[in-house]
Amino acid sequence: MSKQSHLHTPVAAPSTAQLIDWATHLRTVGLKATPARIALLQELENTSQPLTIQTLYERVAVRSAIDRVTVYRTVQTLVAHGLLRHVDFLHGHAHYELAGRPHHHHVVCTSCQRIEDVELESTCDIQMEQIARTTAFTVYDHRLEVFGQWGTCQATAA
Amino acid sequence: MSKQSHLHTPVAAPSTAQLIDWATHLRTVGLKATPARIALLQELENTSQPLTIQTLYERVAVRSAIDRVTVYRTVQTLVAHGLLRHVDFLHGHAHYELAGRPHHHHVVCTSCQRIEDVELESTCDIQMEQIARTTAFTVYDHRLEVFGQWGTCQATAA
DNA sequence: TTACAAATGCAATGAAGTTGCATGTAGTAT
DNA sequence: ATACTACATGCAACTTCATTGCATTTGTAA
Repeated sequence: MSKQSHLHTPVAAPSTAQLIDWATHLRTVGLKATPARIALLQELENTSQPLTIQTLYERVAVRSAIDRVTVYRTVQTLVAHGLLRHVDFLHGHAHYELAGRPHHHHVVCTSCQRIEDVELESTCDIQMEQIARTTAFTVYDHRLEVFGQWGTCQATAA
Repeated sequence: MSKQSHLHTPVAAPSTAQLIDWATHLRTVGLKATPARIALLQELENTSQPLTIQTLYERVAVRSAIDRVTVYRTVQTLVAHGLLRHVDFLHGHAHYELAGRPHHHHVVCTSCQRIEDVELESTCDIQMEQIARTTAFTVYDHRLEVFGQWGTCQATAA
């Protein structure tokens, strides 16, 4: 499930655990291990939801002092080096998640705005192949987002 | 292929044809038939690509005088009344397309940024059902975006 | 044709994201 | 341990995208 296979992590991790040695990982990809970078990576490690810049800023700022601009620049750097992945949704604002996870899709609740990951068996592949066949288009990647409501949200919204 | 099944449209329509009587259609949904609204709807009717506010503005402004703010407000109104649908992509800026088309997906070229529609047989339904089964989530809608390159773009980019 | 609600244009405002520059800090060499 | 250098950060100003308020114009129904 987690991608860093060289780490023997316990199966069910507490939500605030840091399973990955981000400092080392950053140096491995040629980046300095700064507090800002580590904080952002840890924050994203401890949630299964892709987060916006704003949310990342708010969550990290309560612990360590950090500037909003630094969040923008750090996220940019981490995306450029393949540590984060950029995704976005209907509301427009960019969201980011840890890269390197197994391929998955997003379930977006239209009530509570929460976004969660789901893993689907790859009927995807069938579709991708279909596109390649139908159009003169080479498929590199795809994104599937599903909109709806959680059971609890339906009850609330009713 | 075109969605307004009550109109017997010729199969291959010239790109600047206006197949739909938007003025009437607007009044039907309880909106005034203003030049701005008609112009935007016609513009979107004549392209198979979802467009940004900016692009819509530029294209309509060359014909009739229109304010950028009016484009924002008009698009908002048309979305609210179900005439347009809001979609967006990796680059962030909101795109809009005519609503009421048959369900389709988007092919996004990472070279030329062009976005086209594709219709896939609904292996989708299988996935949606799978989600509903796996999670406590009621699916209302979904969006699939495919990223890659056109044959011609690959040649150019190489 | 008249009257009224609604749409538009213009200007000002707000929010999201970027850039330039001075300062601070991680990593490296001494 | 210390000093050095390149790069990361904070701060302030700026650009771009989008929204709001208000006066004016326009579509539509009587």
